[in-house]
Amino acid sequence: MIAILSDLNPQQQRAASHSGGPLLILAGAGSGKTRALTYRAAYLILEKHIPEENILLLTFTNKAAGEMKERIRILLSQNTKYKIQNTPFAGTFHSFCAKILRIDGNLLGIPPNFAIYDEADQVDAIKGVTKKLDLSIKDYKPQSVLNTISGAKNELISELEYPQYARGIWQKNVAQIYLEYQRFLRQNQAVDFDDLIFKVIDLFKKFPEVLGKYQNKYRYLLVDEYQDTNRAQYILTKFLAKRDGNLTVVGDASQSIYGWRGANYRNLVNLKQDFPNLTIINLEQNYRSTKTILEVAYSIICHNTTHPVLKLWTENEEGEKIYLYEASSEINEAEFIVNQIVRHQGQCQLSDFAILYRTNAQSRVLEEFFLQSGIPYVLVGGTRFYQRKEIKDVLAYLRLVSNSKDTVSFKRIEKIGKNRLEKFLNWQENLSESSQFNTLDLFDEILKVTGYLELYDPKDEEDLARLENINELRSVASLFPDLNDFLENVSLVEQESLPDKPATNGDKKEAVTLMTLHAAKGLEFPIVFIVGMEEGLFPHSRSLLNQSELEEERRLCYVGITRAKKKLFLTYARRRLYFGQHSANEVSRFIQDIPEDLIKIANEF
DNA sequence: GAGGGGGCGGTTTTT
DNA sequence: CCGCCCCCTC
Repeated sequence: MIAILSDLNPQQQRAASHSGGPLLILAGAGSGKTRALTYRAAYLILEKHIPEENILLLTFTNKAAGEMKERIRILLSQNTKYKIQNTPFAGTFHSFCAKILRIDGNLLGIPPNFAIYDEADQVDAIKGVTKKLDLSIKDYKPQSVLNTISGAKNELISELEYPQYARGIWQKNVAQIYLEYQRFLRQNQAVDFDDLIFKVIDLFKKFPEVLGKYQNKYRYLLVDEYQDTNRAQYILTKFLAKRDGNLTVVGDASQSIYGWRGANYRNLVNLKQDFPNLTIINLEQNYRSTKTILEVAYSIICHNTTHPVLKLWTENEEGEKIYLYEASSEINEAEFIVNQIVRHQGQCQLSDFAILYRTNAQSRVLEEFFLQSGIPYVLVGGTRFYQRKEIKDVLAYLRLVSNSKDTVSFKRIEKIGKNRLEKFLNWQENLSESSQFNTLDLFDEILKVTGYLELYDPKDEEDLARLENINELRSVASLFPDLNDFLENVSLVEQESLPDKPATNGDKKEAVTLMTLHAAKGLEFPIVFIVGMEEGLFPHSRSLLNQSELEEERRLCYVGITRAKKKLFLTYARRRLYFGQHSANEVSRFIQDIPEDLIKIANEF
């Protein structure tokens, strides 16, 4: 047997060594999907002698892309007699598309130094456009308008086509905003996140020779988390793969939890229609959880009827029953969890525990109790690095150097201060050709000329954190001498989101993890608590009336349960204070689905 | 451009 | 109940 395949199970081997042609890997939770995908990439290079630059790996997060790249690199270095210099391109849909637009976007009138607007920039832009159209931002909340426009772009409906789909006065006006918004983006030489994909598809449609160029380059396409693709991403992969048909996708419909932002798990199911000679391989052996946990997970997810459900099995031990705790209140719920963690001390580490909740608002009570008891915890989520005010400010200066038409950045700088704006503009005027300066020089000069750092007092704790963030940004700047490379990197590559000072209690490494169920996807922990198992909270009240949303809640529950390796605790409260309102919720329907003999009722003592 | 009062909304969130 | 955002004032 070929060495590289020997540490895979038979199904994984089949997936990794699949000769070519369209392949769908239905990979359950904890079944080694990343393993299958990375081994497949390594197999293609080592055994099929496919040049690594002909392989393209697309993912949803930079973290996933980075991990895959690293794992492939290790596999190659272990298994090759000849030196392989590079790994295949592994990146997000967005970074891949940005790359293409930098090179070929000019065919669509997009200059290579286009700015990329993130969500905050989009909201600013939409706000401006809405006001210009004399519409009230009370009735046309920028975020809602943006969601609508984003939804349209994900469905590949352009601003010119959208009016024919618009129903009712609200949508008709949004159609106007959409039209003006796109005009605004063009004038600013900017694209938003959705445009990155939309425009590349447009490019491929209008210029078949460009599509051909990329089809020649990327002969093997591997896509991770395919259940999370929206229509635009689906069409993009189809474009790239349709000529040679060497498409491998991995996914699990039961783990589709981003339907609300356009993800469509049917892309997984419908693949057969586009590629009739599709090979389907199921990865159903689970390496993560106990038999009991898998059975509990299945007893819940099997109620979903609109998508296929895998039946996972494992050679792992039966394990303990899962624990169910009825708390008298949200406070008692938090007490119970802290008690349990204290009781486990000595047997396991704090980093073995994760507490998962449906809504961010639920974290507060938990945090209070962890602080009180002195147990260190890490809150995952919170303000992201690139969303921070000081980061956006500094980037606005740099963005304006790169693209002088970027009025969103201009407005931002204006807001920082008229004085600083003037100094900045004077400095910029004397700048001959920005391209001959490297990013770091520009970075330092701007801070010097504008005196931006003087806004913050290093003796103040909060200010100091901001200064540190700017320094962090500076170190990123040192890695990208070309300004446009740098700006693209900071727009599309999520920085490690630094936990807020008050949100972390003690040493980061040895701490309990608190996060939403959504944030837990892809992770695993020996001991998992899922809290707030109540009707109206989980499943969330907004999903109760809608069958498909209810199924998504169920999938979310499935994702949460399958994070657990050894022990699972489910808790609910008879009474709960939520948004200052007392309520008494019924026990979640998901709990009713679990066979009683798999449950042990937990008592507080 | 910061600081205070008032009003409102509050599911999940990568790029 | 809390935090965010808008808008007004200094």
